[in-house]
Amino acid sequence: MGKLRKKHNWKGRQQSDSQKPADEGKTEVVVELQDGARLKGVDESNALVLPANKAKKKKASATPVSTKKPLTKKQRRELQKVLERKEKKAQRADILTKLAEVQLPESELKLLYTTSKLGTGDKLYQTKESLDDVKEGDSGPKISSVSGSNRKRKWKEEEEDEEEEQKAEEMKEEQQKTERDGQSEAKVGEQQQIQNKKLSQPAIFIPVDRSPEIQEARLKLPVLAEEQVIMEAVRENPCVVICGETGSGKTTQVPQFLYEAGYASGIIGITEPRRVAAVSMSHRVAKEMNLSTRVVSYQIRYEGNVTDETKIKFMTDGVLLKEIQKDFLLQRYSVIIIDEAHERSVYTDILIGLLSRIVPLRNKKGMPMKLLVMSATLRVEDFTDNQKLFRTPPPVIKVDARQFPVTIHFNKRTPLEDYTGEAFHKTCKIHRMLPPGGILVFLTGQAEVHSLCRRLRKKQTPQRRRLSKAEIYLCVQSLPRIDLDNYSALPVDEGDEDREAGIGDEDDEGSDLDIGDDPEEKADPSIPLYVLPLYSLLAPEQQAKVFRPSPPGTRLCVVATNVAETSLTIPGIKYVVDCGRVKKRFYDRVTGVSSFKVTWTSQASANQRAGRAGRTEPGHCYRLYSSAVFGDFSLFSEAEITRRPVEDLVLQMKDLNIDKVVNFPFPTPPSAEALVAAEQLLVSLGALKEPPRTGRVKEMEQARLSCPITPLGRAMASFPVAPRYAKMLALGKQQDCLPYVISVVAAMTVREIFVDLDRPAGSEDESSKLTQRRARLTQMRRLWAGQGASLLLGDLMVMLGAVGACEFAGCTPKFCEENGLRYKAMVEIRRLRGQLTNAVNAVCPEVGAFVDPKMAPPTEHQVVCLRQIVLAGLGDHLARRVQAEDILDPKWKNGYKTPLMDDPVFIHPTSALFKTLPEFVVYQEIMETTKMYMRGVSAVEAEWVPELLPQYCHFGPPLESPQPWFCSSSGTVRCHRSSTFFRVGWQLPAVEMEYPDGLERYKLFAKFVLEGQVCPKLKKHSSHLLSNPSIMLKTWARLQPRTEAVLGTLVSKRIDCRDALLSIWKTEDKFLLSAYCQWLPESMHQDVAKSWPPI
DNA sequence: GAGCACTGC
Repeated sequence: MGKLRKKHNWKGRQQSDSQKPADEGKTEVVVELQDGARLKGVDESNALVLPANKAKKKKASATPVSTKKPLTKKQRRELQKVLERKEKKAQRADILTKLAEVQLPESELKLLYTTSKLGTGDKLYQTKESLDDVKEGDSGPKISSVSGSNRKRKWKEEEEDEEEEQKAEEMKEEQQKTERDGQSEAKVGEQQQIQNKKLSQPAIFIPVDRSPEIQEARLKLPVLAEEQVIMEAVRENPCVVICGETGSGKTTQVPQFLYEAGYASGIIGITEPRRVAAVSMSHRVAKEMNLSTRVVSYQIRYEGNVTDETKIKFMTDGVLLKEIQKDFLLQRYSVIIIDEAHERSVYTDILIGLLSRIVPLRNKKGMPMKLLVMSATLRVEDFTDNQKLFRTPPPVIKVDARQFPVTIHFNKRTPLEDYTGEAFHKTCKIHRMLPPGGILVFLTGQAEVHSLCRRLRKKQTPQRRRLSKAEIYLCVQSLPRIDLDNYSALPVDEGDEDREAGIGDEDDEGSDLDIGDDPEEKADPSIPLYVLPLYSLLAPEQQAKVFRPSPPGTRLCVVATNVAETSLTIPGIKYVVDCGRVKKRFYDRVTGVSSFKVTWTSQASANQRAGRAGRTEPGHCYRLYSSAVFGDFSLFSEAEITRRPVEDLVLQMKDLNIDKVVNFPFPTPPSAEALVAAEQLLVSLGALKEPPRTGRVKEMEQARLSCPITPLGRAMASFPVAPRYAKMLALGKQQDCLPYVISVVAAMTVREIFVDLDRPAGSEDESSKLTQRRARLTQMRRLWAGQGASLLLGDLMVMLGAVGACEFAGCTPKFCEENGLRYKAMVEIRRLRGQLTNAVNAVCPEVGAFVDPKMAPPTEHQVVCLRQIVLAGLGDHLARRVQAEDILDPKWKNGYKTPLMDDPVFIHPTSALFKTLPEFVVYQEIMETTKMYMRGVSAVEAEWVPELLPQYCHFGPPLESPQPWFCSSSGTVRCHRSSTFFRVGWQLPAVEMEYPDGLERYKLFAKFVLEGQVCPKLKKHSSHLLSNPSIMLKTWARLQPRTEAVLGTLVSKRIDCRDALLSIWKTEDKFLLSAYCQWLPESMHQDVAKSWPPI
């Protein structure tokens, strides 16, 4: 087999039309239309799977930075001048301070402080000795310069780091081949020396012209007090960790410190986990520094305002990761700051891992770069005590936060069931008894939020003391512009109800609530409570309400999910009610099934929630659980990377030539199973090369976890979507399907494109409205799904129809509102379509894809093609309907079987295919609620499975009937084979395919050559043949020397298809002649020889 | 016959 495989590759290289690499053969997908018209294989018709036409990586600039050379006399003189200038400036500053009307720039103030140190050494800042977090040995008064023994020590350390850097080199090996050369080693030492010299230069100050107001506001920020310490640590260490709770001002100030200290020789890049943060921070910093947004800019997925002048760049973490794909060394950056690292988002984690290698690599190359990791919590051991990540632990600098004190009140008892009821009572009590101030309630989901909102609002219709109509009228009149739907007036006697309900220990809780900060300020229970829901999927205009001042004379009460914990900050909150739970998504690592479960939060998260009460004044947090329960919470939430599938991350890393993902320095590594599963999926999708199936067990296991990327994989990695969808994009060119594939992929990627109309209504009026909208949406879904052929594309057709219709109508909020679509989702889809279209064009310009707002619905053929493309991407998500006769247990009725699960899965009642129940379907995901439901279902035809997913099929031997035949268009031997689907053994229909590799194929090919089917010129001799060519296939064929002669000749050069034969005749024009002549009478030999080769 | 937290490319 080994030999034959080699031959196969050789053949691949010879294919005439190909620039494509040999392994492309594995990814070949032959798409057949229903009418039997055969589409070309992907690798022929679809240039998308060709090696990406990415721009070649730019070589590292040969003259990286000026700091590379040792200081010349001239430089020294200049330096001296700078120092003199500074001294003068400082003196001037001294005078200026006395002038009250002139505000000193911050930078000069610092100069003033440090003047006495000028000329005494390289340090402009004092080391803060008391700081125990700073790395031992780096503190203390002795380090007046990083010279002498100190420097040597550092030097040594860096040499020790060599090994680490070696690993980084490995990562980059292929990319770097051109950049590395023999001289580098010799230069390393020199460069390090230079680097150290650079460190001993006096600090540079770039003046910033801030307005006095901003200056004043800045001075109040705790982080400003630590500027010295931070900048000193940055100067002396390649990586620094800064810990500071929200409110310390680190996000806005640290970039400014760096800018002022002259680190903006390249760009100072700051990553944020959310788009809004990146945009708003960039604006704020630009304003504070009095610089244009051309200098302080941002870049997020679909937009940015970065220019050539940009010096400070805020971006989302994913953006930086994509940039690393383009330039591994991030040469345009001088500093990278990873903000909110404690959130442990997957991209943040990967960035830290990558940067831990990039930073030493940059320093080694004489292009120094700094890394700052900023975290709100002190849980930084994953970064600092991780030997794999940083050999020498980076120093940790603690920054105080300017937070107002928040008093925590624990419940005596912990309600295990009805925590929303408990939240209701607590909120009522706060409103009744405590001074003014907004209330923020944390619950777990939309349904809970709405239910509590309804309950709180309902209180506006007092039950004991009914307000007269006149009173209500007066109330409304005196408080104009209050939406009656959104507030409730709590009656004074509400507390009685509480007692009646028997919730909580009154005495105990009473003491909780007694803590009024200001005895002057009394609660006024007669004022209405202005109740607002808040969750991520809520329409933006509804969300915006929480940021506007609540109507005068009301108390704001926001009932929120976790969005309010990190993403959104609500002004004016004084009281927080925390139910102590979160709803989290869980993935079953074996089956891939998702589910949502409500669990306890972590201590860190609960503290973060509490902190929301102390933004503007001292606050209170009421925890609806006991302190003992809190004590049992985990300290921190787990890093996201350990809780989700990682195929997308693995593909990205393979694209960075990190083949051995297991060795990657993750702050917290994903589980081994998750990595194996990711690698397997990517191999099945053709994104990674298949690992060898033979060899030593240990080696095979290693190979399974270090499969290199394929050209298809590179193209897929350039599409910013999940690998399964990226595969669909890569196949999208066929039958002009690309615009549809792009739209479907965009729709599948954006979550929740339909509005949730299933929530219970609050009022009669709302209820009838909801019923109406539900009916309308159901009708539209049916319309979008279409009939007949298009219906079989199922839920994906509904998505495609919705996107098409919405775009056709101009993607207006009105259209979305009327048709049950989430406007925000549709806008995201629109932008994603644009981005994906560009990405596809970048890989394969000749397709010339564009976004057509008036996209016509796909034709029947196109729908079939789409279904096949979807199958190719979702091959591991195939399910088969349980046949009526197989239903032994009634729970299997209408159920589907999947390869990985024993239990049945079902088509969701809202699916377009709920009533169709096709035999085979693919699904986007399985979500477990009351049952296991498939989401995003599309029907597939059984015969497509072996053709499009051969990697998942076990093929039987070629069928005897119909007999194998020679296909004159492809020049290969073909046959029919039946197969079964992996693991589950589903019998699949026999399909036509190339005859499997092996001796039998040579025999058949020989037979077809003799018959004149391969070379028509030989046909005329067929009647003179001394034996019937069919004896090639007989078991006794070896007895005939002439069969052996032909077979042996073909096998010796691995010739079993026409292309191979034509190719060898180019170099050996007498190939096969003598063997062939053995089949003919001698009289003809001369004649045959004359016209040989017979082409 | 129905119950989905939150993000990023």
